[in-house]
Amino acid sequence: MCKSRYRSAVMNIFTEFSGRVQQALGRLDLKTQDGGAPDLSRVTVESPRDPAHGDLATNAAMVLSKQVGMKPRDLAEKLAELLRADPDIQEVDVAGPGFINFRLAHSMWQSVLKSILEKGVDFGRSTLGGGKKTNVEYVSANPTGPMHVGHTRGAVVGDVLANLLDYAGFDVTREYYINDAGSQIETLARSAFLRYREALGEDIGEIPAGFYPGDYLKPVGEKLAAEYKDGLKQKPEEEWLPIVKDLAVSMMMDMIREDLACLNVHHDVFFSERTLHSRDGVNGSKIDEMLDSLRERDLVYQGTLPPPKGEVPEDWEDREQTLFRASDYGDDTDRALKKSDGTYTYFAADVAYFRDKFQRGFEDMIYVLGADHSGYAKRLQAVGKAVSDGKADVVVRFCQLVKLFKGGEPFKMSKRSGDFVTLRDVVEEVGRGPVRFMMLYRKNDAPLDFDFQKVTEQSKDNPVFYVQYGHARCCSVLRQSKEDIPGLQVTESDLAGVDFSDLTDSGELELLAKLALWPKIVEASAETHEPHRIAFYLYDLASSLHAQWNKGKDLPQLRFINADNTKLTLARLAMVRAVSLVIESGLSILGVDAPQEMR
RNA sequence: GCACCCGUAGCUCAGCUGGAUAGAGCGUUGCCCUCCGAAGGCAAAGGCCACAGGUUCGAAUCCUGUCGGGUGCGCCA
Repeated sequence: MCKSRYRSAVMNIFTEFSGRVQQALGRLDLKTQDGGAPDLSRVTVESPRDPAHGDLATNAAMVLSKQVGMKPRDLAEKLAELLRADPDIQEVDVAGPGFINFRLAHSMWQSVLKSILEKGVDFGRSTLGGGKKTNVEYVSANPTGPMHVGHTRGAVVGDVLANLLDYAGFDVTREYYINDAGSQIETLARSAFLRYREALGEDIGEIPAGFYPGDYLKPVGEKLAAEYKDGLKQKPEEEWLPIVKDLAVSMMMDMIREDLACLNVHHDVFFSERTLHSRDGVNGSKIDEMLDSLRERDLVYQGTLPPPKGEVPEDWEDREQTLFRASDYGDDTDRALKKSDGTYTYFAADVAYFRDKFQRGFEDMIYVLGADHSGYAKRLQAVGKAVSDGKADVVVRFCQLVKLFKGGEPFKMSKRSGDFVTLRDVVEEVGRGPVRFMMLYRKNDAPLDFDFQKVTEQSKDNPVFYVQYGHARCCSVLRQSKEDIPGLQVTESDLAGVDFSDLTDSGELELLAKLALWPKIVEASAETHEPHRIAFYLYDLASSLHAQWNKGKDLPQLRFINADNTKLTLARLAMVRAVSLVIESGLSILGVDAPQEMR
């Protein structure tokens, strides 16, 4: 066991120094006008955009000045004085309207580096979530056919959000809601029945309108034919329908699961809508139960809804329905739980489903939906508040459309129904890494252009390649180092014990600062539910790495490997290894491979 | 008509949840790259952050309104 060169391995310099600022503020013993303690919640410690302002900056003096009745700069000076006493802080300045800028001792950055090498891909893992039970529902495509491109974005965003929350310390369950109860499933079953007759040798001709025409139902028909021969044909529809429905749904779900596996997307729970409807003859269904419980709390009534303003639908007529008081919980209007014919709406099942999740102990329910469901957010939030009595949070994230391109030209999908670009087509053409990365290389609520050609290019224009290459380059440098300096020990634990004091080039310090940012990026992305930030950060980190590499082209003394200076080389290799670890952990959240070499 | 999302460089988009002089890639322009550790490097130009008010020490960011774009709008799922 080698002696630790640095006092402590600091993991998150922002929380670390935010704590120290708070401590210093405590020692100043500030009082508000009425003698209370000031509110410190708006005090932040961040890295200034302009590196000339130092490594970290706090707005404490500006935020607190009014509360405690002092001029910002005076307060800043007092605080600065205390911070100057901190041995880990090299230099403190008061600047502008009252910013306190400070430069950290080199040893702090080096301590971060050591921490990365010791913790590996767990550097950046956070306890932010505190083990909070969190349910992420995503994809939830109807089981009526294979997944198409339109589904990929939601699938990736949901999956990565789940990975991210897990990494940030939440207890995450990934869930898929199977819409297997509605009339479209009957359509699916009838379409499969046609294929069944076809499989028995009957000429069914063109698939009529109103049925699903895709070939993917042929195997369902064939399996029915193999199992039942012509036995189903003799029966009336009400007898064969349930049988065909069950088989069709289960085969569709198998197909969807395979599609998702291609994308490296996996769920923990597949929740069937039908289980919410089913009654066992003794007890009511889950939806019945839900309705009873809402009734007890007077959240349900019989009534009619006003028609939408503006253009009134032609066939509008007032009908009495069973309504949920969604508008009491922030929705624009109340929502129907039962149709005028007394059967349940889709929404009723949704409420029961939420209630089920809540009863299973989830406190955060996250829904990843397509933008065409944007009108759904408010009612889901209303459901959340009402059913959980304010104890659970509902977060809804929307994914905008993906436009396909090929070499800059819009890629037209055939309008002929049944003939669409499937998720699998895309993954097979470009690989799942690029697909996943590109789906995140945009804010999820902004439309996204996806160019088949570009994502397979091995050039700087292609962010996937750029980041992966960053990782491969690190690996390549480490491999090379062993050739150039025989006997060099470059495992993480070797490198963690190295003397980092030679890392003083501006590019190197920038790289260290960027590495130190990683835990903060993780927490911010998790808190805001914005997984794209991870992708952008990785691009940025890779960019700094490549820049530093390029500096070595002109200035050989800046190269990572200097065969005549082992001490310097080891320090740089430690940095390079740290970069590769952070890229690796970032890419693993994205579900993208971090290759050892590019081919 | 109402609700939600969006409006940032010529184009496609970031912008650390209110911070200091507004960022990247592509494209444009100019220079460098006869070989290293693998698929280029450097630099420049380019902006009233849609518009108008407000909140405060401070606004691209928060609030209100206007304009413009997208999506959705009792019984479908």
